[in-house]
Amino acid sequence: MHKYSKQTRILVAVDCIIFGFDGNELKLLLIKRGFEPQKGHWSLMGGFVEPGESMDAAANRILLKLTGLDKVYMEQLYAFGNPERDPLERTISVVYFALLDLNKYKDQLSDQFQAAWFPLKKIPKLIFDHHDMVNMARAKLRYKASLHPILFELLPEKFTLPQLQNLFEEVYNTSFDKRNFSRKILSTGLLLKLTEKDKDSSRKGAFYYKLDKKHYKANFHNILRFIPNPNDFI
Amino acid sequence: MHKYSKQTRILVAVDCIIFGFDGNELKLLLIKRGFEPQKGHWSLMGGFVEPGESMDAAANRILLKLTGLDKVYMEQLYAFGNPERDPLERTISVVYFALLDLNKYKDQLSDQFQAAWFPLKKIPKLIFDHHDMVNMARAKLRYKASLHPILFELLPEKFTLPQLQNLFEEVYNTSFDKRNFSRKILSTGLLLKLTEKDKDSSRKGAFYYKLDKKHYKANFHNILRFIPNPNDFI
DNA sequence: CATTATAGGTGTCAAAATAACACTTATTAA
DNA sequence: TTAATAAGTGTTATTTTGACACCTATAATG
Repeated sequence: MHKYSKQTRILVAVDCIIFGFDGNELKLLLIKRGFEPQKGHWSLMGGFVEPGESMDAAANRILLKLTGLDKVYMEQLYAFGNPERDPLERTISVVYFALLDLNKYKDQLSDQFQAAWFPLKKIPKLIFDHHDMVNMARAKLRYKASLHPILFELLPEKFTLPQLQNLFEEVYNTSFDKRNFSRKILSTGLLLKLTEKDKDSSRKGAFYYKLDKKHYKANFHNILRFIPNPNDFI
Repeated sequence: MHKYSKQTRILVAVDCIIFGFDGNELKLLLIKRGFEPQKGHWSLMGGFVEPGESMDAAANRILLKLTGLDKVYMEQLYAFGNPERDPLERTISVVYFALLDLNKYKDQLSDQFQAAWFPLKKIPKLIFDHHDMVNMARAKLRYKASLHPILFELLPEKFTLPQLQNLFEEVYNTSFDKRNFSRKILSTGLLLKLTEKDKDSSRKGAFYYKLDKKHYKANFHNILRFIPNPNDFI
């Protein structure tokens, strides 16, 4: 079993930063930690990596446990390895972040974990170095979303341009000119206009769009300039 | 010591992908593995994370052992955690990549590890999943260098515009128009023109430049478009 | 039924950035 | 003196950008 006999084995955890958009605000899914140390404090959803389980598998297992769903956009963010980060025992945490449409998962959160959505502006005190993780994830989200069409993962399948712009404005904490915004977004060819309108948020109604999946996948890695000067908004 | 008593502890390694530029080619520093399994095969420089040591500290220790130097540009790339990746025992590897001026370190490589530089086009067979690591690092280098002035880390303190262009062309395996290239690079304000010329590579000689360190640090995170369509070159 | 309030949707223009393109210059070796 | 070589530079047409203001569709109101 232990073939590299002289080496020290270390606890490895996975923590998930789960971003959700409710159509208005960008939020984070947090849980009340169920065991010591720091039992009862707010925390990212995490767990230890099990034998025979890859990092991705661990992250997906944890996400499934919390939200009840898989097939959510998720990517590895960073490995946090400060030896003091967990005061009880040295633990390395490999952090993932996920993006999802909050409304889709609202009613199926596992009660077991006392999970709750918090607006990014009102994050409670978190355990350990979880604030550092969240900050890095926010920076990464902004960075990546300024270049790649990643924010669609936070929206429902059908969405309107005002909703999309609202999401961008929420992420970058600024506002954009709607004429320039729609020109830039539509020029990517990623969106298909539907005939149906959303009549909930205005009298006139706003046309729904959906992603042109084929185009989306093909162009996902292309570098687009969604945000003029992303660093102005950090 | 083991407070989370029911959890499995795992071996954690750090592997370093060390890119070096010799003025002509982009190369990778590899070693002959000194222990089983796969003893004698080419490998990235790596080692196990020690108790009380952070990930960054482990990566720097490993780099120091191999090249004899610290203060080299290095960043974390990804945590590789496929449970089968090391056939002897499950090991998670947190991978870092470093950029350095190959000529600066040429003569001080530790003999102990039988280290050698390999052009990226002629990488030998590597152990485990080290090829995946290298491929991810190359993609990351291209991605990042298309947006940020990161390639200067591969050059000596004084360098000429033709040398810099040559490096970009090596990284992207293409060629650029030198008029447009120099316009774009100089427009960043990152470079200071020196009065001295490099007379080695031409009769006329090419002016040396150096980084304007202050400007470099202030603008490092800004997104610049060094490469028109980076994805065309992947 | 006419009016009003509201958010959605669209076009122009000047400025800036880009990509394509070719000639002159400095220097050394012959 | 000449020839060879790589360095260095400027123009133009096209595209992209950012700033800006008005009209439209609809539901609610009186």
